[in-house]
Amino acid sequence: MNDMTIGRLAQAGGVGVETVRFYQRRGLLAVPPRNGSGINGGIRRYGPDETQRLRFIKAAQSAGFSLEEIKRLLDLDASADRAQVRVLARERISALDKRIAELQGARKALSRLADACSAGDEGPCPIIASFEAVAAR
Amino acid sequence: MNDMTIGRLAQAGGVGVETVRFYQRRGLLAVPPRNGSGINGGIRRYGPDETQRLRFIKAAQSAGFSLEEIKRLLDLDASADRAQVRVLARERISALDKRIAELQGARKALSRLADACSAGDEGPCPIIASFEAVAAR
DNA sequence: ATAGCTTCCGTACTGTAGTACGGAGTCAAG
DNA sequence: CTTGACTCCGTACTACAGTACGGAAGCTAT
Repeated sequence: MNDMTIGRLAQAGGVGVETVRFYQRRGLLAVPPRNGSGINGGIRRYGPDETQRLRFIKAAQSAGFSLEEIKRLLDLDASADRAQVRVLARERISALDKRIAELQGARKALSRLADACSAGDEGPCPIIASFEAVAAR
Repeated sequence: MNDMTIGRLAQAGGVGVETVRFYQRRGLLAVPPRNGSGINGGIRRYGPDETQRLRFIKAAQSAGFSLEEIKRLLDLDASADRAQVRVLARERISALDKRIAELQGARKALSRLADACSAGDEGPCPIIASFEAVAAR
């Protein structure tokens, strides 16, 4: 079951080996014991739990959580502090709503820009003037 | 007309003085001549064009353009290469559509998570399991 | 049993976007 | 005509999220 090397784990999670080690240093991923026969105890092995954790990290990142926040979430997964989880989730949902609205505004402005630049093929196309009014971040 | 100091320009653009200088180094903002009477030629003055440029930079950033891309856009504003502007705008629109879909997926997953953690106040709430299936980046 | 991938681990470097520091010069008000 | 805030500029530092390097050790196939 716990049969993967770090290389295969990284592959399964769609990240690089160095990224796995980086997450371990940051406390996002446990460092399993070495189980082997060498002088230093051999090679560390990983199982499906770690793969799932990697996938979770990617999902949480794409939702805009920083690695620090993801660490908090993972720690919360171990404890049973539902209230705190809800708080973090709702905070992020608000931030997402804001960001989504912002990106939609930007999309609209860019469409306008592309349209303005499509009308005719000669002369200047005032980028600065035609791409504005996006909500400040 | 060109009566602002760098401090007032920064204020008008909603950024810090150091950020203005940083943009100047990156070629996003021109460095106007010093016009004054000191041994080194006095202080540089800025006008409304620079303010607009700063606002443009912020808008483009919020649309996901990097400073390097913004520089290209600004250079394109000077030349009259409409075709190239359209290419960049459309590329960014695709990227925005992808990102917006991703954030909406993340939002949905987070809602599910918050709901799952609302049902009852005791016991564990499996964050890792309940927050997944967001499109990979 | 040895060649040749991998792993292990510490340390160092990368890119992006700023932010801070410090000394010299400039300017407006008192 | 000095004080104090602001400007100028180069250099250095920060945060974030990796990515790379290098030597010793481990594992596997021939």
